Amino acid sequence: MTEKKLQYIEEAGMAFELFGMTRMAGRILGYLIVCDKESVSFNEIMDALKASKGSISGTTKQLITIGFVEPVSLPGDRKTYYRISNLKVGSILKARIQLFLKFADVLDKGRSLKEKNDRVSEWTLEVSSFYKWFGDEIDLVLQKWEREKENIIKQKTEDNENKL
Amino acid sequence: MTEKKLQYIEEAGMAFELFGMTRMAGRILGYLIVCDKESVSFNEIMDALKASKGSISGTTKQLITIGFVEPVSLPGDRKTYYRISNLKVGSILKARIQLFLKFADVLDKGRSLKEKNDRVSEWTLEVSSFYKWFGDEIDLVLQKWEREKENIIKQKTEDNENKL
DNA sequence: CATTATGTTCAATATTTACTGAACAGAATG
DNA sequence: CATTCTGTTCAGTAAATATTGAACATAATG
Repeated sequence: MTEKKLQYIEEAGMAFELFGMTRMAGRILGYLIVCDKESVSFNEIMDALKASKGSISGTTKQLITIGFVEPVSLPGDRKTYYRISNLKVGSILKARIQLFLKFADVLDKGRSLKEKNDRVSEWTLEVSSFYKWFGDEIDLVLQKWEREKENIIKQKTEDNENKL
Repeated sequence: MTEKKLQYIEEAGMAFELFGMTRMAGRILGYLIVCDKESVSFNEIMDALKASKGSISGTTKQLITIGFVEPVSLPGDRKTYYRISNLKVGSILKARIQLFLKFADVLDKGRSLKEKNDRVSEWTLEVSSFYKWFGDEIDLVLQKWEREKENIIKQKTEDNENKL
């Protein structure tokens, strides 16, 4: 593993902390992204990240649960291997939107406890309504992405080539 | 403050932790939502939440910085009062989307460090492209909301009345 | 100018959370 | 069945973060 890649892995760790994930989870994802292997074993991860067995065990489980990583089994090999899963963009986004719906519920509950119908209750009503509406609207957005993505990605690839 | 409201304030504290905010920030917002006053003083917040001066001071500042709370000054009164600000739904959402753009950057950087063009680099390219596209697309979604919100909120209000 | 009111700052403490490492369990191998 | 390999569990520790509380700054009041 090159110095640059090791450095990237730490950056990924920090970045994923912003999403409420642990630094170790970010490191593992970062490693799986840059390692240039189809899949890697438990011990490879441990060695690459210089972390404890317990930490790798717990964190890979977490990553599998939320769907970013998937375990791979190979014939004639008792080890489990791990790789980045082909998680759909929609499902990553939708998981995040669940948080907004929770937020909307809290606002609604707050409004129901008020004795007055005032500026604040109008605000909580609008914000809550928006997030609930948005939760449905997102499906339309994702459909649009499916229609347009081929062109958008091709364009992006060409842009990168022009930069060289 | 009724028992139910005090309980709600704690719930709000927990809920806002899910957003990476502190529990105290959630409590303050919860209190401002249910207190049924136009604005409340520093000491009212302190007493209602039974928290320290330092904590209220620091947390109100945070909430003001991110725009959820605004300070209010009243004539003939040297105290500062605080209230929920009329933060636009769009700005709350857009702040969150910044995180996704950061996520996309990390994926791009990871791809640039790879020696192979493989399944993983295709995945990071697609996910990153999506979030960058989505960052622009969101403006269209917000425009649609502005056009439709009046009807949607009216509908929601009627639904609530029918439940009674 | 002394006193009171309002809030800020920051070092100390409490609390939460992540991580380690050693003991353990189960499954494959010889 | 003993041994090795692979991974899990969990108590203890380390590290990060939130909260307190006392000292301090500033501005208003008498």
